[in-house]
Amino acid sequence: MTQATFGIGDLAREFGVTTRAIRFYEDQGMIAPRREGQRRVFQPRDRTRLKLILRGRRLGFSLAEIGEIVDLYEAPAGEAAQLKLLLDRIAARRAELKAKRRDLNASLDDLDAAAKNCRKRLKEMENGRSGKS
Amino acid sequence: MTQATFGIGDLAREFGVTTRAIRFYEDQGMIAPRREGQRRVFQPRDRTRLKLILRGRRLGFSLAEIGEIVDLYEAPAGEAAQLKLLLDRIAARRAELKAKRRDLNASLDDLDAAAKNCRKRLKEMENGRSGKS
DNA sequence: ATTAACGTTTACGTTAACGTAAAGTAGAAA
DNA sequence: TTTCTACTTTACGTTAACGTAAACGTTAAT
Repeated sequence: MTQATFGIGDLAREFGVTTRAIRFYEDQGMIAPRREGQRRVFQPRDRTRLKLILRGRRLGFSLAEIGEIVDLYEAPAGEAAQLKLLLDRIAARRAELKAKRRDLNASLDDLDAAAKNCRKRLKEMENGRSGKS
Repeated sequence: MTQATFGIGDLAREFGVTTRAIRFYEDQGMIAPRREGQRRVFQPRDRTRLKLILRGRRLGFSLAEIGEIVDLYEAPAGEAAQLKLLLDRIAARRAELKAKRRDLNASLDDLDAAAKNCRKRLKEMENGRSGKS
């Protein structure tokens, strides 16, 4: 069952981060859980934002960048001009991500080549040859 | 013409980093340019390593990780056991990179969905409708 | 009643990856 | 000869993203 609310410890356990990190993200204005008395109460929406934040981290974005990116995901309630501006920002981020994907694919290709070379040399050794081509 | 050697300033300009950063990478043992007197002299091989380092940075790896990864690219001169171990490490890094690519694709999909939603609302506004579905 | 489990705020500490002087060297140009 | 220009080392400063510790407040179990 998908719960309706979460404590800070629940989310910390689920995502493998410390409560300190989560509080820090709140400090930075990246999430804004409700309160029951003093305690933070996280809605599914907050959980989703946290998930997006951590995904951004894994991709090497700074928290500042992540804040901007995550805001792009949320439904806009603005004028046409605002929406157009939002579309532009989305396009810009998409371009960034695609560039990053090119870097990633290049790295994968390089590792692939290294592995092939490695296997080639292994075969050469099995066949008793010694040189390198 | 592809040059045979480079000064630290050449590389800094070409890759858009400071000389400080390049020296720092040397301090960390990630590159080892030759010297002419005191001055660093970079071979094409060093240049390539630097390029790989910066690509790793753009992908959000720490310098420590990048050092390990870049070493995987270089031709091994070891025993069969060493080569097998190397292959394992390459496979592990490849898995990491693929996971990162999944994150990246997910982000791209999310942005795509946001853009579509945005365009839909824009069309609705053009047609004078007001609600949200 | 007290211990445990979970949460809170406040505040100082830490690490990575450089930035930023300061002070000196070495060769080329004016 | 002085003055650039490009480089060098040494060393302290900075920022982001938390870690860690202290002191305290609920709620539930023993």
